Amino acid sequence: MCRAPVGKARGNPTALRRRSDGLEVENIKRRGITVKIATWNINGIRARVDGVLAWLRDCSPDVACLQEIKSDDGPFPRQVFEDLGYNVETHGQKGFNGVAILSKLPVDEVSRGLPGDGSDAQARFIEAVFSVDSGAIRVVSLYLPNGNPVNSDKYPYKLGWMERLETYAKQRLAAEEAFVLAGDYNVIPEPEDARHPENWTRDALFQPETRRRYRRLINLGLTDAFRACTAEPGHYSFWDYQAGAWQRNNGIRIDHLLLSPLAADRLQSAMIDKQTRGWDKPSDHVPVIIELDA
DNA sequence: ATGGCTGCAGGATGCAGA
Repeated sequence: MCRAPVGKARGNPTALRRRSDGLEVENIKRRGITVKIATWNINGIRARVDGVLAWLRDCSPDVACLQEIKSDDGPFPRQVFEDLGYNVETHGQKGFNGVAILSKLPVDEVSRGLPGDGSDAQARFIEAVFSVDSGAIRVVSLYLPNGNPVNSDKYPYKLGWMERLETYAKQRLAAEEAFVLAGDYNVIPEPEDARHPENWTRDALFQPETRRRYRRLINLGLTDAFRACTAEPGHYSFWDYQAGAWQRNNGIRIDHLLLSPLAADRLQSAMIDKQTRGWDKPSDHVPVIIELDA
């Protein structure tokens, strides 16, 4: 996995081009047959539609997993994305939550809702299956509950949701599928995933029990794509709107793409597209993007 | 700082987010 050269060159095409001709040719050949998969919590599709369109034109992901569309399926502006060449699958909810998958690839299958609780009305999970050269790949767009405050019923809801996600992952692993669980996990996995971890110790995103359940998911055999490519601390995917968090780089890494072994074998690169946080009217999250061998 | 912004619903402010 992550065959890009170590160090600064990782995930940096410019650096790759400086290397020997042989490797350059090899990389160009590889880059021609990759599938680019991104996840982005956009914090409201109506407030972000122009920004998302600009980002899609620039980044051109094959599959874009969106969270917090804060829109029902009907009002979701699907036409503007179809005009860019994307298939649009939503699992919407009025006012808050809501997830979507945009794809240039044809959608072979789609299903909505995390299995395991028929009474759960919150729209936080959608999955789609695509055909690529090497076979099928399943992509999930998930929005794991925030869970704050910890002493409310929101925290047990979060833990229950993580339990259901673990059950789902076990079943998919047993089927030996290539799959990607992409989304806003609302989990800070390790202290190095926060600029000020000490400020998060009482928060649902960094509770020992939250981290333990996230590790249990990883320990099933899933790979955190970004961490597989970048060991160094200080890379974040969320900066609060308040208190100048972006200007102070007071961020946390809570948006993740977890890969099944068959998907991890094909991992070429992973990066965080933090420039979008500096835009006018930004989302408080930024896209995380991976490339897999197709 | 007792969340200091932001988005959304609805038509004023309350809720939710992280």
